[in-house]
Amino acid sequence: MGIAERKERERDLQQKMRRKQILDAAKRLFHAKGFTAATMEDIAQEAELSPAAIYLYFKNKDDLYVSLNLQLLEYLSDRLERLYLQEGLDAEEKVEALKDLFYDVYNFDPLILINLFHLQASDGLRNLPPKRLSQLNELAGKSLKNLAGIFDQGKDEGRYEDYHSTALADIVWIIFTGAVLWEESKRMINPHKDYLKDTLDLAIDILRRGIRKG
Amino acid sequence: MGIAERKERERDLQQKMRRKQILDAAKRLFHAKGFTAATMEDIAQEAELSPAAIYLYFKNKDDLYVSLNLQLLEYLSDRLERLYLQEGLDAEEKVEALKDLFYDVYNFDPLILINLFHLQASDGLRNLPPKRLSQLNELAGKSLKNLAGIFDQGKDEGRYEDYHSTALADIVWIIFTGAVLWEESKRMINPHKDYLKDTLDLAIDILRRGIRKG
DNA sequence: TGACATAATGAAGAATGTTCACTTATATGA
DNA sequence: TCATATAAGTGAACATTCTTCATTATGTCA
Repeated sequence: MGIAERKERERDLQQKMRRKQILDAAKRLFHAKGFTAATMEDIAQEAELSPAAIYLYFKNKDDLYVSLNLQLLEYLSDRLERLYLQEGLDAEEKVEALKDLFYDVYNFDPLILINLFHLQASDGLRNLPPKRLSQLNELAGKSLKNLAGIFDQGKDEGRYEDYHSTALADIVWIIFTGAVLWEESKRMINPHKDYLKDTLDLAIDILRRGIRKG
Repeated sequence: MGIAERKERERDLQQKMRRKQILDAAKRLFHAKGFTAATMEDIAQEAELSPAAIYLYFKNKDDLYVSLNLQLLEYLSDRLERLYLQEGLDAEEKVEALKDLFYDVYNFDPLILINLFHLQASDGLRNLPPKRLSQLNELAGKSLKNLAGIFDQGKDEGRYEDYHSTALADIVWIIFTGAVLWEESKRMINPHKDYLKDTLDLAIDILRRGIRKG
């Protein structure tokens, strides 16, 4: 059985690599052309495969697109968890750290991030395999839980008013997503300016002042 | 020439009505099925026309879609302007009134509003006739200017800290758009809950506390 | 080597946005 | 009233592109 297992491991690895190869190609193409303009043909060519082969690894174009976004959401979720669990920082410092965290995540992959937020309200979610949807929900849920945890810490430390921490987490998420989208939108008119860092910083400062005790 | 002019007026009116008829049909269909699932065929049938006829009044599907959104943005823009200009209200009361204003606008047409925000950074903007793009920019710009005016009033009244009012207007816009999108996203999991009003109210309260002097 | 499983493909299918030559309806003017 | 010009509207065809499926190549094991 050792041999059969090894075979299976090797096969799995092979499949994972092919999957990644397709994801990388898709990433490049979506970046270059946007979701609709990038055809499955394009992506297949970039991945040096036939279009049909992609369907062996992804259910459809939406699935491919969301799978890309999941990679990024995972990165964000990890960063948030590490921040939440970090020893030796008070809540005030953790909220301060959110500024850089969000900006880092944005820079990690701005276009995919924009796509991810787009997805929040697009029809694209309807054609997804259930597995993807639950992955998406799980990661978003984990992110919000960690955000809420930071505010709970602040309440425990007696720094913040007694707002519902889940609601506060929602508001932070809303600010982040809204800011990225709005920034992108403004960039269509003025391509070179980058207000995102400033806007995010200001919004978080105001939020912090707004929930502080006294 | 009086006759020629009357003829032209009548012709223009006729065209406007047909346009509206198509827009109304499109609205119903986009509501029922979403942007991609609602076909031009569907819309044409609902409007009791052939698909080709739609192209006499709109450049393409994106144009039709954005034209719908413009109607709503106009409504929002008007409401904001009236609030800004309203006599006898201090800035604090005007900010308070924003809560209901946004919620009203949302209820005026939730799905189209979602589409509008969705549009902010989508590929859909690239296929538009330039006229539509400038209409979009003009209305968004006017809305933001009125928002900023409210914060300026607050500064003049000595209530608010000296934050850049344009930046504050951006943040309010961000909160509104982000909240609507996030709400919609959550509704895919829990279709019956409606947290939007609560979330918006809380966000605006916190914002107001955060910029208040002292 | 030959049978079998797996991976991949080319070509066809299906859906749909868009265009265009043509028809119908309407208005104009002698 | 009738011929004609203009505008509005249509049906059919086009073009693109996602997706599927029968078939072929590739590698594996007995």
